[in-house]
Amino acid sequence: MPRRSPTRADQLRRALEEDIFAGTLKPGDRLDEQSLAHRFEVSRTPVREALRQLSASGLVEVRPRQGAVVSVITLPRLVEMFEVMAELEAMCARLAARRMSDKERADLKRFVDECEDFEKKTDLEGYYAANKVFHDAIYDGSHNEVLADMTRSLHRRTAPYRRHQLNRPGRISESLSEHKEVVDAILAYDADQAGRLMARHVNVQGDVFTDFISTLPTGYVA
Amino acid sequence: MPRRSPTRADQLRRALEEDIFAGTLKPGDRLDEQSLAHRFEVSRTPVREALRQLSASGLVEVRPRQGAVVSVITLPRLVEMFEVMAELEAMCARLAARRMSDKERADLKRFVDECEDFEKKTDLEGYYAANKVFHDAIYDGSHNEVLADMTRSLHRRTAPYRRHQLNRPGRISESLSEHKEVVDAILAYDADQAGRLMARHVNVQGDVFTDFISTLPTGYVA
DNA sequence: AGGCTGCTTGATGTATACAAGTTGGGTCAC
DNA sequence: GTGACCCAACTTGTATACATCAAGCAGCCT
Repeated sequence: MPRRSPTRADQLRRALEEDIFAGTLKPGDRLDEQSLAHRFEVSRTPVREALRQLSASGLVEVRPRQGAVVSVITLPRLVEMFEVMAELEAMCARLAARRMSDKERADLKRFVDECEDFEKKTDLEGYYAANKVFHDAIYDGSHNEVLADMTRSLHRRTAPYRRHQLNRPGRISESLSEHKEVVDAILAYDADQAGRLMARHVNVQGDVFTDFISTLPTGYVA
Repeated sequence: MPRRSPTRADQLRRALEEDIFAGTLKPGDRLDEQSLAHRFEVSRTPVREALRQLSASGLVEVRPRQGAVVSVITLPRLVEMFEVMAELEAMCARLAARRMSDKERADLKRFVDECEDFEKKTDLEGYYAANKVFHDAIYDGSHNEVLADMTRSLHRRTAPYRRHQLNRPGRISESLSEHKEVVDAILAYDADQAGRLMARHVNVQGDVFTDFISTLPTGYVA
C-alpha cells in the first residue's frame, strides 16, 4: 500500500478549513498570503495552492490582484443554497432508505441515539458534531459517492452560517425529533417518506430565516 | 469599471478545458507540467494553478508526486453521475417552469427551434452546441445560481463521455422530441411535469448504458 | 532464474526573486 | 475645505532555482 504523503498545501487547506468552521476566521476576513506563510512557517507557494483549493470549494473568494477573503455569502445566495441542500439531502435520504445495508442502518440508529445523549446533556458542541456524523451517514448511505461529495460540499459551505442557528432556543430538540422521524422512515424502507421528511428538516432552517438572520453577527451577509 | 485582467492560469485552464471537451485530450492522458509550460510559453507556476483548478472541478486528477492525468471515470461512477444529473436537471426544469420570465420563455422556445434546424440538417456538431445552449437556458431559468453552477459542473464533467453518445443512430431525433416535451411543460407552467420529463430525458442516457458503453473507445472507463 | 536493493533519472513540491498591478495617503489646485 | 491626481508601499502574479520524492533499471543475493 503506497504511503500517502499529504503535501503542505493540503495540510494548510485543512487547517484553514478548521479555522473557518470553528469561527476563528469569519466571513469577510482577509487572507493575506505573506502573513499565512509566516504563521505556518512555509513559503507563499503552498499557501497560494491552499487558497485556490478553498476557492474552488467555495469557502474563500479570490479576486485577481486583490487577494483572498473568507467568502461572504449574500442573503439570496444563502437561500439558494438551502433550496438545493434540501433537494440533495432528500435525495440522499431516499436512496439511503433503499440501499443501506443492515449494518449501516444499525449504525445510523446508533448515531441518532448519540445525538439524543448530547441533547439531554444540552451539550451544544457535542450535538453539533453528532449531527454532522448523522448527516454524513445518510450521505454515504445513498451509495452514490458523487451525490455524497456534492452534498457534503454544500454542507461545508453553509457551515459557518448554520452553526449560529443551533443557538436558537428549542431548535436542538426540534432538530432531534426530526432526525428520529427520518431514521424511522429509512429503517422502514420508506424512501419517499424519508425524502419528504429530510427535505422538510433542511427547509425548516430556511423557513425560519428571518429569525436566523437576526442571530448572525453583522458582516456575515452582504 | 475596473478592467478584468484574466490571469494566465485562468486562460490556461480554459484552454485545457477546451482541449478536453474537444477530445484533443482524452481521459487517461498525462498532463506534464513542463511540456504544458513549454507549449503555452509560460512557467510552471500558472500551469500548476490551472491543473489544480481543473482538479477541483473534477476534470483532471492530481496525485501528489505523481502528476496529473485527465480524469478516467469508472463505470459505476459514471452511473452515479447520471443519477445525480437527472435529479438536478429535473429540479432546474421544475423551478424554471415556475420562475422563468416571459422573455426567458421566448428565448427557450427559440433555442429548441434552433435544435430542430440542426437536427433537420443532421449537423451533429451544431446540434451538440445548440443542445448545450438549451440546457444552459433551463439551468439559468431556475433562477438559482448555486443550482445552475452545480448542474453545469456535472454537465461538464460528463461531457467527454456524453459526446460519444449522440452518435447512436436515432438518438438525436429522440433527444429533440424530448426537448420539445420539456419546453411545452415549462411554457405551460407545469412544474411537476417539466421535472418528470427532464429527469426521464437525462435518465434515458443512463438507461441505454449498455449500448452507450460499447460506443466508447477503450481506456475511457476503468 | 527470480526477486530484492540501491542508484539514477526525471518529475513534482517548495522556496525565493522579480515584475506588475492595486491601494492608500499626501499634496496641490480650485 | 474638498476634490482630484500622483506617487509610494505593499500585495499579488509569474519566473526560476533548489529540494524531495516516485518510477525504472541494473546488479547482486538467494
